[in-house]
Amino acid sequence: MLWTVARDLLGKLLVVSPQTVNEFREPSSKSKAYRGPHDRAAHSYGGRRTKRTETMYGIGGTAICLFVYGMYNQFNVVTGSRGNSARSIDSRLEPVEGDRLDAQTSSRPTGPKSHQRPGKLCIALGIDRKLDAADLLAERVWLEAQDGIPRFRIATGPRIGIDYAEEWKDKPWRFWNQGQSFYQ
DNA sequence: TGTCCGATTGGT
DNA sequence: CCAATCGGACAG
Repeated sequence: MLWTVARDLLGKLLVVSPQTVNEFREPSSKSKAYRGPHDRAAHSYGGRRTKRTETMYGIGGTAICLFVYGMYNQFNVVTGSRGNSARSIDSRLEPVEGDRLDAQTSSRPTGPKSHQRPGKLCIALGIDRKLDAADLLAERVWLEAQDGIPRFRIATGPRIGIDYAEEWKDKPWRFWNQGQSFYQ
């Protein structure tokens, strides 16, 4: 199921291994699920198929990198089978002890919260649209298993920032690791 | 071409 | 609560 994938993303390490000096490794503490064409909150609602959403219709295991709000990039993961898909997961990551994200977010003062959310995360990891449609089984960006998270540690709640989504607004498709996240 | 809006964020 | 900020979607 879609939300099973979202839940399983928790605790995974997102690794972006570009040709740059740093290799950032971040464990996911939060995820959200968007259910393809039916979900009013999904960009692919109604089967909308444009340049921007095209990647969502690809095969599961592909990255989607979207530009949102004129300011931020967002990293998502496609789930489901080709054509059928139109589904994605959005993840939030927390810094690991000793990481070097602060160096990337530069000018502003940075605390642990400043780069854990999707927009700042992409800045920190250097994720942009160039990674759109990247194969997560290849060598640019991938997910690695870590220690599992006990099921009782995983909380769920409604997704945020989608007030327009009508009855889909209340679906409990946001997941987070209670032992790890700053936000609930 | 013009207008409207957003899967965000940080500051009032 | 609200502004920042601009590409994408869509109407015309």
